[in-house]
Amino acid sequence: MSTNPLVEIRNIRLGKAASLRGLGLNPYPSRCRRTHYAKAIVDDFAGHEGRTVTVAGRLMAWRKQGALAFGHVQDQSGRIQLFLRRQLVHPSDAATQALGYADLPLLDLGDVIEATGKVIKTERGEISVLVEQLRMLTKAIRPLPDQWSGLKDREQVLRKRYLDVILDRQPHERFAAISRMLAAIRAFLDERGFAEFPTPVIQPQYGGGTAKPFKTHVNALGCDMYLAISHELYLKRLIVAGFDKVYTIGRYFRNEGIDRSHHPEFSMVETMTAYENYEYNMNLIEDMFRHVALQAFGRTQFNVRGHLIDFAQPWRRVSMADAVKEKTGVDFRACQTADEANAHLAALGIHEPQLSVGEALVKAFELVEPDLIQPTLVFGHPVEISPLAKPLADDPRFVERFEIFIAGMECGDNWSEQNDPAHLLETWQKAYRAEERDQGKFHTLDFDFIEALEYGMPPTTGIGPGIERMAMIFTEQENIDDVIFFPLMRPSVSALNASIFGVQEPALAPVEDLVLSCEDFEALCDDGVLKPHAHHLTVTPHVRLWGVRSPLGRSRASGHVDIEGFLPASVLRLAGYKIKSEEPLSEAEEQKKILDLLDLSLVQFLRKTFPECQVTVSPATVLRSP
RNA sequence: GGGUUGGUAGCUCAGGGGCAGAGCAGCGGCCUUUUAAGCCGUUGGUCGUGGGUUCGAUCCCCACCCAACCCA
Repeated sequence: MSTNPLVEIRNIRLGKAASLRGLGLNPYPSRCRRTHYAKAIVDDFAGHEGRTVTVAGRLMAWRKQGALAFGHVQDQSGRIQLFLRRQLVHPSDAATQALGYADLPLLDLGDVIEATGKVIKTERGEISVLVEQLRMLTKAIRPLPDQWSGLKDREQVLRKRYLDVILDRQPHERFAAISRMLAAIRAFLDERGFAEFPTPVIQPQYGGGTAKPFKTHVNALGCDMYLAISHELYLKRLIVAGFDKVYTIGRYFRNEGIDRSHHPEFSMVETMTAYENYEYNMNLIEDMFRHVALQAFGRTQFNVRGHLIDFAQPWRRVSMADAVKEKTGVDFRACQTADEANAHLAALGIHEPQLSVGEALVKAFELVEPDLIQPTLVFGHPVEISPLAKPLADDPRFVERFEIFIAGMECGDNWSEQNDPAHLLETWQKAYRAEERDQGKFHTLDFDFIEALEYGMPPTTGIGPGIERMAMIFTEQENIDDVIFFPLMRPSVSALNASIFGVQEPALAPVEDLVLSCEDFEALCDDGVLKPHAHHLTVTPHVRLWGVRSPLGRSRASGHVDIEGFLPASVLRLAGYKIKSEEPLSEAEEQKKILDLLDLSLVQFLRKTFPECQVTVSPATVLRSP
């Protein structure tokens, strides 16, 4: 059965692990005695020459040549060459766990090993460890992909990022840099007196923004809750509590689209600062980007989508109305009614009438966004879209809020927080009604938060730059999947792994199949609960003929029907067709009978209920039971 | 949501209506300074899934699945 090459390799390697155990060597020990990282030795040969070191890492290259062998171990810092001479390497020994030269065939590329020896240079001049003792730290039983070509299949790169990172230094560097970036953000805020607090991801209300949430259920409390779409209402409670400068690096979940700059799960560093207004944050965010650029990346200039962005330069600050006026010539501040504003929009080629002047301005602003290449702070958002922000003193139609744009991307949102509880309640109630019409996009009324505000929240301002957007800019990536180590993907189990691990029905395993009776199915379709996923439905009947006749001598058949295309990546199964026949029937007759029945009921039902779908019937599969 | 491209060995890819191909990796040898080592030998396949056309389909047709890219 195991003719598959991977299965074969895996079995051979499992056999090698067993052989190691046979020699008294543990293929998975817990202790390692590393004294040096590869890079430290390679960067300072003079300081290490002739000294005994122990390096450890993954074996990435192996060139055996009779009584000599060369290899490379790769650790977090880089690679170093191992040089083995037959007579120098200690023989296999259970006491020291040493792997001797004679047993080197038990070693494979991809194994994690430890090597002890003196630092030398080979005849060709490569800094190496002349190995005296070799130990297996982890036997790899699956082979690495071809190292020369690397992992090319984009899907594999995303699903098995660890392989891409093992094989390619570039993504390794990139993700290390993103980690440094987070550390730099924390250091920056800590230095300025901010305190980091964790805030809940599972929230009873999804306040703090308008977005479609993920819903979940808390068994212990017996109620539905939501994954955070924002953390700011919790940060504000911290301000109420008396902490003046707080932040969280929070996980955010939005059940909306996925594209190269949006991911359902993302991160933001969100701050709240009491006794300051939004102007404080304009300076804070500029300083933060400059600090992070220098601290984590050591430079201020970055090439983003073909544009040179320089964080050493002061950022441009422009009001939203001015930015729109500059681009289109239209001054939405002069508009008195929504109709007037919508007329301007139509003249700009936007034929989506908005409910208010403010929303029309925001719509028109979408035309401006792609032009905002150098870091720009756009302030003065319409009050209609800013239910949590404080109005501007000189024009209450707009609020003390700004957004950050870099390379045409929105990179953060900030405002002076509305802390007048009565005003906020009124705004929310208004917004709630307005947006209820707008399916799936309304702001919940969080009375618990209003209550907190009623105790008094000092004047406060917050910023929320997105971590992934920042990472994309600083690592010069155009695709969000390249700055998220584990991007969200539809689950998949390969047929091969399914057979190795013994998973049943691999392609469908992660998705729950649905089994319904015909009556339930038709009722659910009639009620509009069930709708086809695809425009093409394939109906496959399965008939089971029973060899045993009923006491009355009737032949018996039962069946079920699979419908492909109804559920995404899964099959809908309708169970419970029973056919009894007065006369003994041949198989062909049974088959025809059940197909006729199908045609009369199910297929006609599908065609009638979903006229937009094409329904095809596959030949029935027939199973005989004794 | 629309369009385009792709899915063939563990990895990277070629092929094309009639025995399924290469390189790397693997396995067995040879080899005392290698650098993608070399040389000799050798194993390995659900050609994404299902259906159709056909004497015959991995190839042609249809649908579906997965992914990428572009557009909205």
